[in-house]
Amino acid sequence: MPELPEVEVVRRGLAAAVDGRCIAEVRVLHPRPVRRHLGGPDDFALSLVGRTFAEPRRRGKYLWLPFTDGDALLAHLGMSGQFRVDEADRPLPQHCRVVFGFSDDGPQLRFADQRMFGGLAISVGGAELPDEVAHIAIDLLDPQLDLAALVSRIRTRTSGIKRVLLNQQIVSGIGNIYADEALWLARLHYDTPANAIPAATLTELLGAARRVMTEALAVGGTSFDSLYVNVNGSSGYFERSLNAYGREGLPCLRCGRPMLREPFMNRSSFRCPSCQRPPRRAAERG
DNA sequence: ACTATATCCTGTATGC
DNA sequence: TGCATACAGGATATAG
Repeated sequence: MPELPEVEVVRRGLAAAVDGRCIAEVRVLHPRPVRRHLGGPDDFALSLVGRTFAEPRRRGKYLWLPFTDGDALLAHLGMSGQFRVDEADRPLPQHCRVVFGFSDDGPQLRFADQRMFGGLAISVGGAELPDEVAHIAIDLLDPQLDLAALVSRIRTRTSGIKRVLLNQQIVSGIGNIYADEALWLARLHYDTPANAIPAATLTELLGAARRVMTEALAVGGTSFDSLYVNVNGSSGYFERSLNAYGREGLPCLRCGRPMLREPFMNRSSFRCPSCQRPPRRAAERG
Protein backbone atom coordinates (compact mmCIF):
# COMPACT_ATOMS: atom_id res chain seq x y z
CA MET A 1 0.00 0.00 0.00
CA PRO A 2 1.74 3.11 -1.16
CA GLU A 3 2.40 5.67 1.57
CA LEU A 4 4.90 8.50 1.42
CA PRO A 5 8.12 6.45 0.96
CA GLU A 6 6.58 4.29 -1.75
CA VAL A 7 5.18 7.30 -3.61
CA GLU A 8 8.56 9.01 -3.41
CA VAL A 9 10.28 5.94 -4.87
CA VAL A 10 7.84 6.13 -7.77
CA ARG A 11 8.39 9.88 -8.16
CA ARG A 12 12.14 9.37 -8.46
CA GLY A 13 11.64 6.62 -10.97
CA LEU A 14 9.38 8.83 -13.03
CA ALA A 15 11.84 11.70 -12.88
CA ALA A 16 14.45 9.55 -14.56
CA ALA A 17 11.98 8.17 -17.08
CA VAL A 18 9.73 10.98 -18.31
CA ASP A 19 11.35 14.36 -17.61
CA GLY A 20 11.65 16.26 -20.88
CA ARG A 21 9.70 13.76 -22.98
CA CYS A 22 6.83 14.71 -25.27
CA ILE A 23 3.59 12.66 -25.28
CA ALA A 24 2.66 11.34 -28.71
CA GLU A 25 -0.25 9.03 -27.87
CA VAL A 26 -2.45 8.15 -24.90
CA ARG A 27 -4.70 5.11 -24.67
CA VAL A 28 -7.25 4.80 -21.85
CA LEU A 29 -8.06 1.12 -21.38
CA HIS A 30 -10.48 1.59 -18.46
CA PRO A 31 -12.50 4.73 -17.74
CA ARG A 32 -12.47 4.54 -13.95
CA PRO A 33 -8.91 5.77 -13.29
CA VAL A 34 -9.65 8.96 -15.25
CA ARG A 35 -13.07 9.50 -13.61
CA ARG A 36 -11.97 12.87 -12.27
CA HIS A 37 -11.51 14.19 -15.78
CA LEU A 38 -14.93 15.68 -16.54
CA GLY A 39 -14.48 15.53 -20.31
CA GLY A 40 -14.31 11.74 -20.29
CA PRO A 41 -11.58 9.27 -21.33
CA ASP A 42 -11.29 10.33 -24.98
CA ASP A 43 -10.92 13.99 -24.10
CA PHE A 44 -8.38 13.05 -21.42
CA ALA A 45 -6.27 11.24 -23.97
CA LEU A 46 -6.49 13.90 -26.69
CA SER A 47 -5.76 16.73 -24.25
CA LEU A 48 -2.41 15.22 -23.34
CA VAL A 49 -0.95 14.70 -26.79
CA GLY A 50 1.85 17.12 -27.59
CA ARG A 51 2.66 18.03 -24.00
CA THR A 52 6.13 17.70 -22.52
CA PHE A 53 6.75 16.44 -18.99
CA ALA A 54 8.91 18.33 -16.50
CA GLU A 55 10.23 17.04 -13.16
CA PRO A 56 7.61 15.10 -11.16
CA ARG A 57 6.59 16.41 -7.73
CA ARG A 58 4.95 15.01 -4.63
CA ARG A 59 3.14 16.09 -1.50
CA GLY A 60 2.19 13.34 0.92
CA LYS A 61 0.75 10.54 -1.20
CA TYR A 62 -0.20 12.80 -4.09
CA LEU A 63 2.03 12.86 -7.13
CA TRP A 64 1.92 15.23 -10.05
CA LEU A 65 3.83 15.39 -13.27
CA PRO A 66 4.07 19.02 -14.39
CA PHE A 67 4.06 19.88 -18.06
CA THR A 68 6.27 22.59 -19.49
CA ASP A 69 3.07 24.54 -20.31
CA GLY A 70 2.13 25.04 -16.64
CA ASP A 71 -0.53 22.32 -16.39
CA ALA A 72 0.11 18.97 -14.75
CA LEU A 73 -0.89 15.33 -14.82
CA LEU A 74 -2.15 14.65 -11.30
CA ALA A 75 -1.83 11.11 -9.99
CA HIS A 76 -2.80 9.20 -6.89
CA LEU A 77 -1.85 5.55 -6.53
CA GLY A 78 -4.66 4.79 -4.10
CA MET A 79 -4.32 1.22 -2.87
CA SER A 80 -2.83 -0.49 -5.86
CA GLY A 81 -1.85 2.05 -8.50
CA GLN A 82 1.47 1.58 -10.28
CA PHE A 83 3.48 3.46 -12.85
CA ARG A 84 5.61 1.23 -15.01
CA VAL A 85 8.18 2.16 -17.61
CA ASP A 86 8.61 -0.40 -20.37
CA GLU A 87 9.51 -0.71 -24.01
CA ALA A 88 6.47 -0.63 -26.27
CA ASP A 89 7.05 -4.19 -27.45
CA ARG A 90 6.86 -5.54 -23.89
CA PRO A 91 3.51 -7.00 -22.75
CA LEU A 92 1.30 -4.65 -20.73
CA PRO A 93 1.28 -5.23 -16.97
CA GLN A 94 -1.76 -6.83 -15.35
CA HIS A 95 -4.62 -4.40 -14.79
CA CYS A 96 -3.05 -1.84 -17.09
CA ARG A 97 -5.47 1.11 -17.38
CA VAL A 98 -3.66 3.88 -19.26
CA VAL A 99 -0.72 3.81 -21.71
CA PHE A 100 1.41 6.80 -22.69
CA GLY A 101 3.56 6.71 -25.82
CA PHE A 102 6.24 9.30 -26.54
CA SER A 103 7.47 11.10 -29.61
CA ASP A 104 11.01 9.75 -29.13
CA ASP A 105 9.88 6.10 -29.52
CA GLY A 106 11.52 5.34 -26.17
CA PRO A 107 9.87 3.33 -23.38
CA GLN A 108 6.18 3.76 -22.71
CA LEU A 109 4.69 4.92 -19.43
CA ARG A 110 1.95 2.61 -18.19
CA PHE A 111 -0.50 3.14 -15.34
CA ALA A 112 -1.83 -0.08 -13.83
CA ASP A 113 -4.27 -0.32 -10.95
CA GLN A 114 -5.97 -3.48 -9.75
CA ARG A 115 -8.47 -1.95 -7.29
CA MET A 116 -8.77 1.41 -9.03
CA PHE A 117 -8.92 3.52 -5.92
CA GLY A 118 -6.25 5.61 -7.56
CA GLY A 119 -6.46 7.70 -10.66
CA LEU A 120 -5.15 10.31 -13.06
CA ALA A 121 -6.41 13.79 -13.87
CA ILE A 122 -5.30 16.87 -15.74
CA SER A 123 -4.74 19.80 -13.40
CA VAL A 124 -5.00 23.09 -15.28
CA GLY A 125 -2.30 25.43 -14.03
CA GLY A 126 -1.22 22.77 -11.54
CA ALA A 127 2.48 22.60 -12.30
CA GLU A 128 3.54 24.26 -9.02
CA LEU A 129 0.79 22.93 -6.76
CA PRO A 130 -2.46 21.57 -8.19
CA ASP A 131 -5.66 23.02 -6.72
CA GLU A 132 -6.69 19.45 -6.03
CA VAL A 133 -3.71 19.07 -3.67
CA ALA A 134 -3.97 22.43 -1.92
CA HIS A 135 -5.99 20.98 0.97
CA ILE A 136 -3.35 18.34 1.68
CA ALA A 137 -1.03 19.26 4.54
CA ILE A 138 2.74 19.46 4.17
CA ASP A 139 4.38 16.08 4.77
CA LEU A 140 7.08 15.12 7.25
CA LEU A 141 9.86 15.06 4.66
CA ASP A 142 9.09 18.54 3.33
CA PRO A 143 11.77 21.08 4.31
CA GLN A 144 9.00 23.64 4.74
CA LEU A 145 7.43 21.68 7.60
CA ASP A 146 7.03 23.67 10.83
CA LEU A 147 7.25 20.88 13.39
CA ALA A 148 6.39 23.02 16.42
CA ALA A 149 3.29 24.38 14.67
CA LEU A 150 2.24 20.88 13.70
CA VAL A 151 2.60 19.66 17.29
CA SER A 152 0.45 22.57 18.49
CA ARG A 153 -2.18 21.84 15.89
CA ILE A 154 -2.34 18.16 16.77
CA ARG A 155 -2.83 19.11 20.42
CA THR A 156 -6.06 20.92 19.54
CA ARG A 157 -7.66 17.65 18.40
CA THR A 158 -9.78 15.41 20.55
CA SER A 159 -9.64 12.38 18.24
CA GLY A 160 -7.43 9.43 18.92
CA ILE A 161 -3.84 10.04 17.85
CA LYS A 162 -3.89 7.49 15.02
CA ARG A 163 -6.90 9.14 13.40
CA VAL A 164 -4.99 12.39 13.53
CA LEU A 165 -1.85 10.83 12.00
CA LEU A 166 -3.98 9.42 9.17
CA ASN A 167 -5.72 12.75 8.54
CA GLN A 168 -3.95 14.06 5.44
CA GLN A 169 -5.20 17.57 6.13
CA ILE A 170 -3.16 17.73 9.33
CA VAL A 171 0.00 15.94 8.28
CA SER A 172 0.28 14.08 5.00
CA GLY A 173 2.01 10.94 3.79
CA ILE A 174 1.30 8.65 6.75
CA GLY A 175 -0.86 5.58 6.15
CA ASN A 176 -1.78 2.58 8.25
CA ILE A 177 1.63 0.92 8.16
CA TYR A 178 3.82 3.86 9.14
CA ALA A 179 1.24 5.09 11.67
CA ASP A 180 1.51 1.78 13.52
CA GLU A 181 5.29 1.84 13.30
CA ALA A 182 5.53 5.38 14.68
CA LEU A 183 3.05 4.65 17.48
CA TRP A 184 5.02 1.57 18.49
CA LEU A 185 8.28 3.54 18.55
CA ALA A 186 6.67 6.26 20.68
CA ARG A 187 4.88 3.69 22.88
CA LEU A 188 1.50 5.24 22.26
CA HIS A 189 -1.89 3.55 22.01
CA TYR A 190 -3.77 4.48 18.82
CA ASP A 191 -6.81 5.74 20.73
CA THR A 192 -4.95 8.12 23.03
CA PRO A 193 -6.71 11.49 22.65
CA ALA A 194 -4.38 13.79 20.74
CA ASN A 195 -5.03 16.67 23.12
CA ALA A 196 -3.94 14.52 26.07
CA ILE A 197 -0.44 13.89 24.72
CA PRO A 198 2.42 16.11 25.95
CA ALA A 199 4.08 18.21 23.26
CA ALA A 200 7.41 16.49 23.84
CA THR A 201 5.83 13.08 23.23
CA LEU A 202 4.20 14.30 20.04
CA THR A 203 7.54 15.67 18.88
CA GLU A 204 9.02 12.24 19.50
CA LEU A 205 6.16 10.56 17.67
CA LEU A 206 6.55 12.74 14.58
CA GLY A 207 10.30 12.28 14.70
CA ALA A 208 9.76 8.54 14.79
CA ALA A 209 7.38 8.73 11.84
CA ARG A 210 9.87 10.79 9.86
CA ARG A 211 12.73 8.44 10.73
CA VAL A 212 10.86 5.28 9.80
CA MET A 213 9.70 6.74 6.50
CA THR A 214 13.21 7.93 5.68
CA GLU A 215 14.59 4.47 6.39
CA ALA A 216 11.88 2.85 4.29
CA LEU A 217 12.64 5.21 1.42
CA ALA A 218 16.31 4.27 1.55
CA VAL A 219 15.47 0.60 0.87
CA GLY A 220 12.82 1.21 -1.77
CA GLY A 221 9.70 1.22 0.44
CA THR A 222 7.53 -1.54 1.89
CA SER A 223 6.12 -4.31 -0.32
CA PHE A 224 3.95 -7.17 0.86
CA ASP A 225 2.96 -8.42 -2.56
CA SER A 226 2.93 -7.36 -6.18
CA LEU A 227 0.58 -4.45 -5.44
CA TYR A 228 3.41 -2.05 -4.73
CA VAL A 229 6.43 -1.96 -7.00
CA ASN A 230 8.65 0.74 -8.46
CA VAL A 231 8.58 1.85 -12.09
CA ASN A 232 10.76 -1.13 -13.03
CA GLY A 233 8.40 -3.60 -11.37
CA SER A 234 10.72 -4.28 -8.40
CA SER A 235 9.66 -4.54 -4.75
CA GLY A 236 10.98 -2.62 -1.74
CA TYR A 237 12.69 -4.24 1.20
CA PHE A 238 11.31 -2.46 4.25
CA GLU A 239 8.84 -5.18 5.20
CA ARG A 240 11.61 -7.02 7.03
CA SER A 241 12.23 -3.94 9.17
CA LEU A 242 8.67 -3.55 10.47
CA ASN A 243 8.31 -3.61 14.25
CA ALA A 244 4.53 -3.53 14.57
CA TYR A 245 2.54 -3.77 11.36
CA GLY A 246 1.50 -7.31 10.49
CA ARG A 247 3.06 -8.82 13.64
CA GLU A 248 -0.09 -10.18 15.29
CA GLY A 249 0.85 -12.90 17.79
CA LEU A 250 4.59 -12.35 17.33
CA PRO A 251 6.66 -11.13 20.28
CA CYS A 252 7.03 -7.40 20.80
CA LEU A 253 10.60 -6.60 19.80
CA ARG A 254 11.00 -4.54 23.00
CA CYS A 255 9.27 -6.57 25.72
CA GLY A 256 8.42 -9.95 24.21
CA ARG A 257 4.67 -9.85 24.82
CA PRO A 258 2.57 -11.12 21.90
CA MET A 259 1.45 -8.29 19.66
CA LEU A 260 -2.25 -7.58 19.21
CA ARG A 261 -4.29 -6.89 16.12
CA GLU A 262 -7.43 -4.85 16.65
CA PRO A 263 -10.12 -3.50 14.29
CA PHE A 264 -9.71 0.19 13.65
CA MET A 265 -11.48 2.36 11.07
CA ASN A 266 -12.39 -0.58 8.82
CA ARG A 267 -8.83 -1.85 8.90
CA SER A 268 -6.39 -3.22 11.47
CA SER A 269 -4.17 -1.74 14.12
CA PHE A 270 -1.19 -3.60 15.51
CA ARG A 271 0.19 -2.80 18.94
CA CYS A 272 1.98 -4.19 21.95
CA PRO A 273 -0.41 -4.81 24.86
CA SER A 274 2.25 -3.77 27.35
CA CYS A 275 4.26 -0.98 25.72
CA GLN A 276 1.15 0.67 24.23
CA ARG A 277 -1.51 0.67 26.94
CA PRO A 278 -5.03 1.91 26.20
CA PRO A 279 -5.96 5.31 27.60
CA ARG A 280 -8.52 5.37 30.41
CA ARG A 281 -11.04 7.17 28.20
CA ALA A 282 -11.01 4.46 25.54
CA ALA A 283 -11.81 1.85 28.18
CA GLU A 284 -14.84 3.88 29.29
CA ARG A 285 -16.09 4.07 25.72
CA GLY A 286 -15.92 0.28 25.57
C1' DA B 1 -15.75 23.44 12.48
C1' DC B 2 -14.92 19.00 14.07
C1' DT B 3 -15.67 13.97 14.36
C1' DA B 4 -16.94 9.45 12.83
C1' DT B 5 -18.60 6.26 9.47
C1' DA B 6 -19.92 4.43 4.79
C1' DT B 7 -18.36 3.93 0.27
C1' DC B 8 -15.67 2.73 -3.72
C1' DC B 9 -12.92 -1.62 -5.87
C1' DT B 10 -10.94 -6.57 -6.86
C1' DG B 11 -7.79 -10.36 -5.89
C1' DT B 12 -6.56 -13.49 -2.34
C1' DA B 13 -7.37 -16.25 1.60
C1' DT B 14 -10.38 -18.76 4.45
C1' DG B 15 -14.48 -21.34 6.03
C1' DC B 16 -18.37 -24.35 5.23
C1' DT C 1 -15.33 -28.50 -5.92
C1' DG C 2 -17.96 -24.36 -5.38
C1' DC C 3 -19.88 -20.63 -3.01
C1' DA C 4 -19.84 -17.05 0.43
C1' DT C 5 -17.46 -14.04 3.26
C1' DA C 6 -13.61 -11.31 5.23
C1' DC C 7 -9.82 -8.58 4.33
C1' DA C 8 -6.46 -5.23 2.42
C1' DG C 9 -7.05 0.67 3.05
C1' DG C 10 -6.28 5.22 0.16
C1' DA C 11 -9.55 9.64 -0.08
C1' DT C 12 -13.93 11.54 0.06
C1' DA C 13 -19.05 12.12 0.71
C1' DT C 14 -22.18 12.29 4.11
C1' DA C 15 -24.21 12.24 8.60
C1' DG C 16 -24.13 13.56 13.28
